[in-house]
Amino acid sequence: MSKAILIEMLKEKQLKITPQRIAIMEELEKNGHLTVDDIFNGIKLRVPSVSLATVYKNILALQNANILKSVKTPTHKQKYEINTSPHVHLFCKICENLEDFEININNFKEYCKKESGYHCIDEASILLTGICKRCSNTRK
Amino acid sequence: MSKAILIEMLKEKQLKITPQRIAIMEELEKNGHLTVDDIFNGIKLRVPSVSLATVYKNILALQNANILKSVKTPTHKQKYEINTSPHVHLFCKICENLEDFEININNFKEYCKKESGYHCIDEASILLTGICKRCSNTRK
DNA sequence: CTTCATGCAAATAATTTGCAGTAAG
DNA sequence: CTTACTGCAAATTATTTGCATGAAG
Repeated sequence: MSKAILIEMLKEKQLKITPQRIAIMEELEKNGHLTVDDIFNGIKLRVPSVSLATVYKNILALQNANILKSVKTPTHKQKYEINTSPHVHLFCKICENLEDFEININNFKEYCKKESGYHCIDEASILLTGICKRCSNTRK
Repeated sequence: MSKAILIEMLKEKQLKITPQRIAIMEELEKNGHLTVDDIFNGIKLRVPSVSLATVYKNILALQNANILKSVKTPTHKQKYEINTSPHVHLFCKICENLEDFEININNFKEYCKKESGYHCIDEASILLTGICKRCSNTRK
């Protein structure tokens, strides 16, 4: 995603274009899943004045604007990602790395909606825990 | 589940049988999904001396023993449940209530494992967000 | 210029830890 | 008796808030 597109996304939601916001979005685009501290440390180089409070406030604002999503992992640190194509999360319980696996889950959501009687289902957050390929090789 | 079974579960994992642990497990059995504070307040009646720290410590121990599971919801409060049959979670974004929907997800896990190249997948944590039947009726 | 965002410091939550005393096996 | 658990208080970590200043539109 180019910087111009990031700016467009902010404009569309009537959010002001600030270097801090651009930096947060770029940081999340470069690296897939980051904690608040990852983001804070990552952007300090480009925006040295940035404060942790601003990162928190913007993460909130960008989530409300549907630009970011939070990812809940078994560790206690909350992670964030920039919205992309549908996917589920794979979490390795050995190395604690989190990766995306792109997959269309519309059928699954549809099925759950029909069977459960829920009125509508917008979001699906799916986290699968196991052992990644690299860790399973290392252990042999 | 009878008290005897709960005791069995603890014994199996070589955990000591204490009134605090029994109370936590019973509390979670009675009510589906509880926060740490829910549990703490719920069991204070039966075990008045109990401290919040003990609840935290036991939740940790019981999770390690695979007796409890944590459920991550979009709200900031962490919830816990006692292990039962396979299910996914439905979260209503209006009333913020969390409910279970029992469904076998082995096929889904198997499919993800095969397609993603992950070595193994043990756990699946699935949370679907939408609007429950009651809230959708209320709004009409 | 008007409104919203930033950065600081202080406040609040949420969770963890250390340790002396106590109960379970 | 020995080991693990409890409860207290203090420490740590994570997140939020208030407010004066500064930047964006």
